[in-house]
Amino acid sequence: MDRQILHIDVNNAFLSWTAVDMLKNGYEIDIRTIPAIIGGDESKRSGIVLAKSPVAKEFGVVTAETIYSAKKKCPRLEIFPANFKVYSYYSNKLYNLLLEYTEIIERFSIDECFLDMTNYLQGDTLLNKAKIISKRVKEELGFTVNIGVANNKLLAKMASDFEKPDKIHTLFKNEIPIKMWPLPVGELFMIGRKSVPKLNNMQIKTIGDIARTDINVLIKKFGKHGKLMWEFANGIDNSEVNNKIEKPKGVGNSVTLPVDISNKEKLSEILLSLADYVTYRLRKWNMIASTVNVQLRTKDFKDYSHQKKLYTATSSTKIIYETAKELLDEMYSGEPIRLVGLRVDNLTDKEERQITLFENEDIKKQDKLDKTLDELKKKYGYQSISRAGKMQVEAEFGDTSKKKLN
DNA sequence: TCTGGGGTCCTAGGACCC
DNA sequence: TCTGGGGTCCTAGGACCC
Repeated sequence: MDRQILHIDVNNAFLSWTAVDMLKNGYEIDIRTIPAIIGGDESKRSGIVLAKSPVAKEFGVVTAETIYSAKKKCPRLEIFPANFKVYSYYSNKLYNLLLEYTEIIERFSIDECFLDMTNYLQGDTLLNKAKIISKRVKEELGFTVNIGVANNKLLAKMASDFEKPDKIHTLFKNEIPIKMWPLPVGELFMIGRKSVPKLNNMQIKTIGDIARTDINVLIKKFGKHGKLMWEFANGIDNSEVNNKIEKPKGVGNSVTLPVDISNKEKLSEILLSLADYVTYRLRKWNMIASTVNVQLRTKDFKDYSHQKKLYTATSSTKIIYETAKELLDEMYSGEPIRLVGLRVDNLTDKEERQITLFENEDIKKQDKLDKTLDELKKKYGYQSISRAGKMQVEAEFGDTSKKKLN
């Protein structure tokens, strides 16, 4: 029997949720009705468009472009900052509403869910369930969604991406040739910026062209990814709606610096504050990591990274920071750096750690210190506990960004 | 002109072992 | 003088997603 799948996608999520939240707090204008975006901070060199209002879209503003370029297209553009607390609040509201319709929900991202309705239709049709959900979200939560209606996740996702906003689209097997095949290849899920020109060079322009291409030709050119492209173009996807909360496979943080930095001691200080936060998040999952990875981005956007496997998995700030510093030492040759990142991979649950020869008194002491600091962070918020180095770096950057604003 | 931050998965090459 | 091949682990980099 066919599975019955819905994909729910919040329209302009960050901007819609901000609008709803502002209205709730007495703000008189609905920012969905004016040229507006949610964006980063240009003075901190993170000035890109995260979400846009329909009016801004009419001016040609696109997601992920620079605010500078967006303002050129639309001088009256109003810019609002991102607020992830608000997003997570409305994301949970949506999730709780959807739970009334099925237990099998996969939270694909903060603003997207897959629902497996196969055993939850109660005599109704899948399309009708979508209509009920759409209406309830709009009336009760105050924002709109697109819903894709199909027999697998891929087709439901493709369908929800058709005409927006506030629309429901079906994409059943017999509709694939009419609704999906005429679209350009870049519209297919998992075909990104780099694959489009490669496909076009092979005279493959539409999703239908992919579907009609010999799968072996695609595999030869793209490897496993080629197989996936062919299957998706033909509407084939047997993956399950996964409603389990997955433990992370890695945890990382990175910062774009307000100014380029060429001083290794300063870069180390940044690594310390990143190590502090990354390991804090790691310990919150009660996990330990055995790979440490440092990423640098130069001022001309060249990325490089070095990583190191540890003998013993750990969540210790000290050990991870020291490893990160070693990696910085071996990879850094003095060029101006725009971004610094630190991530840990190969995570395992802390309980599974083997007691090794290295599990000595010193490590236990460090563990205890980390734990004590975590308790304080939990109690007073992350910002309250900060290392001297981190504060020093922030103080300096604070000055530079202020200078830029004046 | 300026270009975020958080992830997952894959590939290719080298080291090392049997 | 010429020189196997299979397997695993590690590293660096890249593609893709939201």
